[in-house]
Amino acid sequence: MEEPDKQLVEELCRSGIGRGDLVALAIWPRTGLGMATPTAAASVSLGVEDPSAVVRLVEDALRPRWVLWSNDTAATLAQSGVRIATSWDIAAVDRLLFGGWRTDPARAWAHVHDLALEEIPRNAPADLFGDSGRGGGDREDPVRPDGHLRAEWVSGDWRTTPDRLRRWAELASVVASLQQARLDELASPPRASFTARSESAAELLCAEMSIDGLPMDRGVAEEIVAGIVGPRPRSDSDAAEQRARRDAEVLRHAPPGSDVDLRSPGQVKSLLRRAGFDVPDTRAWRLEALRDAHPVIDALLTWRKAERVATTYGYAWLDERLGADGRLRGTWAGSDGAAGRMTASGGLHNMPAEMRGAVVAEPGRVFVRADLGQIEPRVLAAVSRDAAFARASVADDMYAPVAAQLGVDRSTAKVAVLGAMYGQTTGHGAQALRGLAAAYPVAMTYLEEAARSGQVGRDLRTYGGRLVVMGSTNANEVDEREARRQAAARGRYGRNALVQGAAAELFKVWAVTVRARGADLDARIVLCLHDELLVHVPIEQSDAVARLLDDCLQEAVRRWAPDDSVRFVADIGVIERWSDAKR
DNA sequence: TGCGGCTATTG
DNA sequence: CACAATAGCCGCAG
Repeated sequence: MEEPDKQLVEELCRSGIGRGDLVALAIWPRTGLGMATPTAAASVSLGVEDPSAVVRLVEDALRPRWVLWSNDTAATLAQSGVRIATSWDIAAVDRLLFGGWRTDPARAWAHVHDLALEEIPRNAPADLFGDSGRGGGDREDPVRPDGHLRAEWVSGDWRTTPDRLRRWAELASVVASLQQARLDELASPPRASFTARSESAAELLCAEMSIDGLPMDRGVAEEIVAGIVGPRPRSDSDAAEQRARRDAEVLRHAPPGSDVDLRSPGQVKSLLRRAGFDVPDTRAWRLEALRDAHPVIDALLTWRKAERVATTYGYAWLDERLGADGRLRGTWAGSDGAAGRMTASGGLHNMPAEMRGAVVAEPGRVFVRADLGQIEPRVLAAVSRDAAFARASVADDMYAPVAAQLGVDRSTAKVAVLGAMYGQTTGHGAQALRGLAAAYPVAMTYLEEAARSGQVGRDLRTYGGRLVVMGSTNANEVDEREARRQAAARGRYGRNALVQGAAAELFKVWAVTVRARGADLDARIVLCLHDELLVHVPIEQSDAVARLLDDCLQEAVRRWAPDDSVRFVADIGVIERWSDAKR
């Protein structure tokens, strides 16, 4: 380690920075870094070849809470093998405070300074004339005279010297302080602040999962694909031939003389009409009922399954996503646009169940898998503070006591509870729905109020403080029927967002607790799936990690829930491949 | 070339 | 078949 780095740490120690204190960080690979401390009102810059190594040094010595503009920085660090314990992720907190899915430093800056979002400077091409730059003022100052951040600073083009990185870190610490103040203004200050920290840690986890990838055995994966679509095509013409053969297998059952593109829903519909079936659409669940009525239906449904694998989860997918190191990679995002669930690209969240057999732990390791049982109704009981519904959560299967209470069978009770949370108002569950309203009025009123907010376009906040932005209908552009339909859709959306969103918050608290407590056991979370965790661990640690997952759930619930009246349960098992899970 | 509609997969 | 997501292909508008 170079001498200036040690001096830096000593300097930070002298300024009184300790565990958990905010230290803003801006880095540029092979250039250097800037740090700024809001409490000590001090900042430093350092030109170094390997800025991540400096971060590691400070992390080991002081373990501050790193203020990052976004998880891009966490990704840069993780790429260098540096894993920081805690952070304040400005982008994540911006989404929490102001809703929505996409953000950037300019937007977060504008939000906390009450600047008009429409006036945020757009990213302009480089100024060929070398004048003072767009927006006027001094280009060395990232803040324009009009108060907005300069586009070239936001895009990163300009943050390429240690001095500028220091300035960028100073601005990050300003934004973090203003965000903290905004969180304190909310109705539930301690909780929103808590959410900000757990959402920030979730961003660190996402950066790590994006880089680490999911263990997958290429040989097994290719065998599974081959079993569905045949061997890997040797050429484009070979691929076209295979495709034509698959199509022909369906078309030979079709009425003669029809030249049908099976990939075109319209043409499939007319094909079915010629075969004697008049259907409003050709979705699988609808055709399932007709499977035995005509051989073309069965052939078509089989074709659809193979076509899915061929186009989305086939050889091209493996070539693009599965690295030579046997890791399947996608990009993880900490919160989606609706209620704040994690998302993953690259098929990690919607991989067909058949492919799970290829998700195999590496030699010397196993997976510890856990999923939360009935997380949404339990979360509803907690956030609505419905004592009667909370009592039902004592059962391993929450629907059993609910069914007994309503005097219906379990499946009816389940449909009714899900219907209440999703906004279903018609069908078989309607009668049981009225029973729910009588038995659990607190929870059902909570849902009704959320639905009403959505209907009138009033924004909502989840239990953890996330803003759920509700659109509104422009009455001039649509007729009354359409306006009613949109209001009803927003009602269902709002109703569900409070449950799904709070569930996502609890899930992330659980996940980041496992991340923190599991580090010493070399336990790595490799997949998060809304209520399920897959943890890759050394075999000898598997029992310890299995216990840890439950301990962490109880710890997460203690910290997240308003009280201890709602029970949360996890099904935990040690497995070698993902498909071994019973579920 | 971009976008809505349809279809599939997952929780 | 309600809530959420990602993703591919088709058909149509520009």
